[in-house]
Amino acid sequence: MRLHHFHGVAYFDKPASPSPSSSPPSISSSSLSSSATTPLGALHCLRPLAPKISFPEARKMVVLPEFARVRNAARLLHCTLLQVPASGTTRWNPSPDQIKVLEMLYRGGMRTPNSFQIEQITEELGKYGRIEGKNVFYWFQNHKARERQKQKRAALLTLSTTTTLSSLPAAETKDGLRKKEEASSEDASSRKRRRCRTWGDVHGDVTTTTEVVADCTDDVTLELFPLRPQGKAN
Amino acid sequence: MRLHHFHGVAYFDKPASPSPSSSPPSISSSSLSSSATTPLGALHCLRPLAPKISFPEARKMVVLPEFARVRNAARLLHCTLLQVPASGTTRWNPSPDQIKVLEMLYRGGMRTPNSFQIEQITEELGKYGRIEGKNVFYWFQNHKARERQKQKRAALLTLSTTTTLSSLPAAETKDGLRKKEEASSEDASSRKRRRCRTWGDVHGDVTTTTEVVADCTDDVTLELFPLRPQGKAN
DNA sequence: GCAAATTAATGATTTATTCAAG
DNA sequence: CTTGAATAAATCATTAATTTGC
Repeated sequence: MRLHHFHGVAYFDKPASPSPSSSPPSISSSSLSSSATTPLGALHCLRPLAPKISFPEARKMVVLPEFARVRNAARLLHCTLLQVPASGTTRWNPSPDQIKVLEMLYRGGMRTPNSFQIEQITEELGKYGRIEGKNVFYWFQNHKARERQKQKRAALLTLSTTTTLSSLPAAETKDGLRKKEEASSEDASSRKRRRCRTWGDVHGDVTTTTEVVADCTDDVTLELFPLRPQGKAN
Repeated sequence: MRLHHFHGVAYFDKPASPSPSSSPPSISSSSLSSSATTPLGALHCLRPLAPKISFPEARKMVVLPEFARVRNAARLLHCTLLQVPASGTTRWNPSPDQIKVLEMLYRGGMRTPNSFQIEQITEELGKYGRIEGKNVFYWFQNHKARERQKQKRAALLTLSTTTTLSSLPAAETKDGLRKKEEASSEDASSRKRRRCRTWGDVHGDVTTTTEVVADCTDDVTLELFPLRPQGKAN
């Protein structure tokens, strides 16, 4: 369908030089090792001038879980590259087996897998088909959110049925309720939690990494695969 | 509900059953190889038992921008590793120079840098002190959000001042307004934009990637600089 | 029976909130 | 009290289901 080609636009650079006293402004090619061999001179601009890409798949940016940067980054990337034959990267389409595993994990209590967990899950699921860490990450995000949403809705419904018994919102066609509502759902715990967690904690060397695995980031405790014991480092 | 999903396969339906109580008990451990080894028996519990991790820095997980997985992942990681000497990773403390650059970029119109941009910015700012891609990522996220918030507040204030001229909220100590309020602030544009972007799109080969760089992701239309017309794409 | 049209799910992003270090 | 960090909610976009007209 759509091929993404970049319109090699030439962006102009930043006209106004900041002139901030210090001279940091330009990302001058210096440090930028040019990983990119500086394509169009975009680099020294320090400014994104590009008109913005038109094709959705032309450039994806994204926020993805740190696991990405961990060691099997290469693997994942490789995978990705292979995946994109011609048509833009189509979105991940989980295989039944993959879903099965994911759901099991979820039911096991996993809610927000950390980098290692994601790495491993990804690796495991990779056996059933193409998959990237971000897919796993997103899956949990979405699943968690939707599960909660579903429960909330159910609770409301139950409530209304129980109480009024007649005032069914009716407007449920799709997803009726917008936010709001707090209901009391949510089993217990998991309320007001929010802790820091994420990112690059994986230090401890890739090598060392293989130490302990189970470390449920949130409230889970399950041990996914009998794999290498991930370093529990601390 | 209709069960569909997966052609053929018959495993249990969707993740959560609509009704609050219906719980698909068995997970049919089929594919999951061992998860069964169940460490603490947590698995069959299906519920999160873990009390939660204790050390904040013990495990960070996080969502980080794709750039992470790109090629200088190694670099970043390296950096991270070095950063975490013993005490938990203290949060990034931007140096004046770094901020200067970041603000400049922001003013220039950059709102949501893509992976490459982040990579490069990080690299550049690295000259002024320790910094990771996520810092850049977060900085933009926060700056954007707070800037918007600030503006909104200012607008409201202006409005009230203009109209009533006497009813100053007074309750501004911190952030008075929680969400809500729509006012009319927000210069213009920048409403309802949202496009896909992120993640691993960098395919096209690292080599190819070095094609277009600039692209200001969002809708900023400020005319600070005589730049491109900002693709209005949609 | 099959393919275009429609609808329901759900993968992927972005925005809004919240938490907590300094 | 400022703001880096992280999570949750809201959205958007694409694909699988299902329906409908032939």
